[in-house]
Amino acid sequence: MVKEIDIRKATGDTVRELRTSKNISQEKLAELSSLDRSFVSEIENGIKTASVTTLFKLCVALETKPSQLMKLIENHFDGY
Amino acid sequence: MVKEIDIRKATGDTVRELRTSKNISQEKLAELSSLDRSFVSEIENGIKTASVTTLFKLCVALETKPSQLMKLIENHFDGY
DNA sequence: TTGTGACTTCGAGTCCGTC
DNA sequence: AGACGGACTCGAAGTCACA
Repeated sequence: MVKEIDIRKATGDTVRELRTSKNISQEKLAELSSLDRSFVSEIENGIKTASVTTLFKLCVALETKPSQLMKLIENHFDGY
Repeated sequence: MVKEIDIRKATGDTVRELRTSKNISQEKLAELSSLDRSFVSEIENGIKTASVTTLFKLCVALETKPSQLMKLIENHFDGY
């Protein structure tokens, strides 16, 4: 069973870890990924679900590949 | 530059290849992934963008990991 | 710097069908 | 079996203000 909320949390945690490891603010991440700062905040807190396009945008800013990002998300996700 | 339409096409092509390689219909894939048949068709044809949750659902049916699916999508995507 | 609430728009996602 | 259309619902996507 795929749980919506767990996926959101896993995604948010992963993005936050990658962002803080690069020592940049949500605002900077938002700017680099062409997203709104509020939206980035909501993604990190597992409030909203990211689309594939959003993932790709975040990957540009986080300097990682979508597949690598997904791998990290899987590690945060109970079920993989 | 991240192009919306290219991501959709890459995602659609990848899903279609995985599905046909398993010899199942769109209807069967929709059933296994708890998605609507029409929606699966639109995903495969690059008309609509999938969310992370949708990706996870599709992966259950396609018996693959999200990270592996993303890797295949990257290969279909000009820019990676 | 970040979280949140209010708001709007548009597309994700569902359900019905026909060709 | 798959493409496609209409008509929906609801949440993603995006903006702004404030604590």
